[in-house]
Amino acid sequence: MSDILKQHIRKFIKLSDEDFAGVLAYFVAVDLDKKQNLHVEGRICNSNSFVVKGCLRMFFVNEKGVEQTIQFALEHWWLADYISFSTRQPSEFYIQAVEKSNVLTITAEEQEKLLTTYPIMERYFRLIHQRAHAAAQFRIKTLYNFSREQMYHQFASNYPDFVQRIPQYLLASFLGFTPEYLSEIRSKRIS
Amino acid sequence: MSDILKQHIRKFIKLSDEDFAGVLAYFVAVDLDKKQNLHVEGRICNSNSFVVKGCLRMFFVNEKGVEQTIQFALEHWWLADYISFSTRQPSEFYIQAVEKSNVLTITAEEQEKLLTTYPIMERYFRLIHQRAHAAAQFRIKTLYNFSREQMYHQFASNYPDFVQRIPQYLLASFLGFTPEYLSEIRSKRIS
DNA sequence: CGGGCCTTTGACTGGTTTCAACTTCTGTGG
DNA sequence: CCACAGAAGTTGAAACCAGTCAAAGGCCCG
Repeated sequence: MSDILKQHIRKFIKLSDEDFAGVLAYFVAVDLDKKQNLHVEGRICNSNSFVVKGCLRMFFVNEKGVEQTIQFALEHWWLADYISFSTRQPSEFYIQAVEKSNVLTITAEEQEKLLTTYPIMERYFRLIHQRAHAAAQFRIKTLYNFSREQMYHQFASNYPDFVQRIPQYLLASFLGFTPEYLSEIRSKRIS
Repeated sequence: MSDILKQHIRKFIKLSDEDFAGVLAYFVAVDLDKKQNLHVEGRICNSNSFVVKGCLRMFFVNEKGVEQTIQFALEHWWLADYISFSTRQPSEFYIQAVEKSNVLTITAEEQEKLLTTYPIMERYFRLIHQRAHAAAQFRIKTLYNFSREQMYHQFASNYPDFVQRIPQYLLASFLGFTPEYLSEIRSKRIS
């Protein structure tokens, strides 16, 4: 299971098996059931998680009490509320397993120690954040560029498997509209 | 002028004056007039820019020919199309000066050399991207959480000076609605 | 002083939400 | 293996947020 992380790190930097074993020691493996929370609103988000298997989502609850999903994390993705993780302020987000999942987590403190001991890992995390930053820029662009209906069609054609994998109300929550409207969009195309 | 960058780097890592001089050698200073483009759509975004003075914006042109501003960068902020910068694909964005500005730019190649020579700078850029990633998460949250009108009021109360500093049509472009609608919102409150 | 860009105003339109009722699916215990 | 309850998905009507278009007014800068 930790091989997944090793392979991932090696896509970005060189790291010997020995060093990887050292790196891995800073992590904690966590198994999550479907709908189990890894992190809840109000707490400081003190750990950064790498998805080995399964799927997580990050969401917040708006004034009306509706859950708004702002991000999914599939296999090989890192997820945390980096606002809270960086600033040590209480988080406004939940992180929850969409399905049965295995993750490797590292606390902020352990990550600091890891980076002191293995400075090469600064490069790895720099590249991870740079990529995530790029993905966020792309995401923001699509939020500006498309109507809700277009977003659905775009997302469904880019990630057909993923659309099958998750329930519709989560997809609607991620795309930023109501389940009712998603239902309406879908019925248009089928005819 | 390069002192601004030195101070900024020192908020994140320790760096001697000597080393800073070495670091600075990888950068190119660029002066921009109001509305001058630093980067245009279709080109690979090959440089990463630190705003020393002034203000930049990144925008794209949608199907209707309307400019959509997705990001501003004020003093002390870094800006690039990191999708293009990371993947070496042609960019879909423009980067333009909102007002007369001074920036320090570094190309992707020079940044690689810089990081090889001064590995401590990996940490600096890791922290920059982590912070930017956090800011993007926050941004995405506000895009989901607020109506257009609420976004205006929130933004105006958080950044009253900045709202004065830029023309209204750019603010509307950033907030994701039309100048006409912004005008309508503003007239409500004045009464 | 003039021209062009920016902002305002108003009428009309449509995409999306809201609400409520109904149907279908899913999983859990008997 | 069935029954049933709760969760998820569908449908339709009414309301609303925000866009579009067109025209007029204000203001900056040459």
